[in-house]
Amino acid sequence: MTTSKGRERNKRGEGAQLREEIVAAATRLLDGGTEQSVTLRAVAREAGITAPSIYSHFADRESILLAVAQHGFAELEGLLREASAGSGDAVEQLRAVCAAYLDFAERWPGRYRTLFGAAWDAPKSVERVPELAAEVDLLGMGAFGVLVEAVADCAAAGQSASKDPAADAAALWVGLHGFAQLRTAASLFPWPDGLFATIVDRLALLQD
Amino acid sequence: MTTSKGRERNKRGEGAQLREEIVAAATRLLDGGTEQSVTLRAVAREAGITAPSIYSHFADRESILLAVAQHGFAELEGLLREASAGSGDAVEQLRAVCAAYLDFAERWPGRYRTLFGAAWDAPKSVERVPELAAEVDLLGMGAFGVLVEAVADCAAAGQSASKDPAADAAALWVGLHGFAQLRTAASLFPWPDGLFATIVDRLALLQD
DNA sequence: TGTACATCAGTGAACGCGCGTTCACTGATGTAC
DNA sequence: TGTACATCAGTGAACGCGCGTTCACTGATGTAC
Repeated sequence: MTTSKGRERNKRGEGAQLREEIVAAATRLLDGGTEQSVTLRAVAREAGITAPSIYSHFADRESILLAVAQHGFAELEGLLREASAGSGDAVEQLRAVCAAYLDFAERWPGRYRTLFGAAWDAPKSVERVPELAAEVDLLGMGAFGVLVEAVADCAAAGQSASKDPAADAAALWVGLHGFAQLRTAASLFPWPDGLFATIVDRLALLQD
Repeated sequence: MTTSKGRERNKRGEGAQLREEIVAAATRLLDGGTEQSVTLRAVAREAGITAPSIYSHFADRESILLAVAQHGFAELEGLLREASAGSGDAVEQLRAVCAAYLDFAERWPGRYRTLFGAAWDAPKSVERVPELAAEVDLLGMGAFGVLVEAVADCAAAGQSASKDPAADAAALWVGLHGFAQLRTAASLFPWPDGLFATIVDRLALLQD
């Protein structure tokens, strides 16, 4: 039997597949609009199911967004690790990681905002926020770790003056995030050439 | 005659006062929640009027937010100018400007997000976006100018190695924005001590 | 000076919409006997 | 091997809500004569 949109009903014992389809549908909506586009009903439409079906897999709308964030962080971390594994010396690898970060933010602005926006400490559903925030922060730590390693490698190779890679990676992360977001938000601002290199070089204490 | 909430109806010829009250009400809602809290009806409730009254002053909900952004930029610029006019040498003044920027973002996160969030290139009402974006970008330029001057003063005083204050101020702005936003979004992240000074010193090329 | 009238500053009711969530249900499918 | 039955993977209708927006209106106030 098929649904009105032709979706095949999962076989017995495979109902959990729908969970992944729901997350994928929510991600598509997020990428094609804003976080507000991701309503429970819109997700159901996008996934080709009816709205109540979602409740078998998620407690509420916010839980869907949390799952999207989990997937997003995993994907970002994968992209950063891939970039850091490329050829070149430590500086080139660090630059590749930073470029991959900005690339992710530019290609998927909706997802990026969900990962690093202030959604996880919004006033709504206050009592659940601590655990959500903790979980998302933990997820982000994986991706952040790639940045720390890249800075540490530069320092070990004598190409960075960093004496505290974790702290300098935090500064670099701040710069990357600011650039990723302001570049999108203030697209008419006369951004100077070479700003990306300026930010990375200075915050990671790269030496010429 | 008074409304149900006791608000005095404006006298003839003073109807324009309501415009400012609407903006103030929307700003309060923004500061007490998120941008989604600022619905047309909520603004009307907060201002003590009925929803249709708003249409005498604003074409739609988005126009209210634009007015809020205009006021917000003006206020931010005023705070930055105030900070830059304080006592101390050029570096101290630059640091005061940066601290005032972060202070604004921390104190009024809702307003800050509206100013520098991606709201102005949201897909909704696409044809109006260019003019909105242009106007908001122009508004932001005033505040940015304070930062450029502060960096230029440091360079003129020999306290910064900057050869292009506008470009370095842009880098600094990126760092400040990233810090302002990530500090709020990732409040559980183990932020290193002295990150503020690190970001300002490195991006503005301050010399010890 | 009085009064009719135009204008101003809003009100109040109503509309259609999409939302999150609930409830009872349905029909296919695997399983126990 | 056949069949009754429990379970699974959803559906479909309905709810109450707040939203943006429209429409016709009301009552106070200033102004022209």
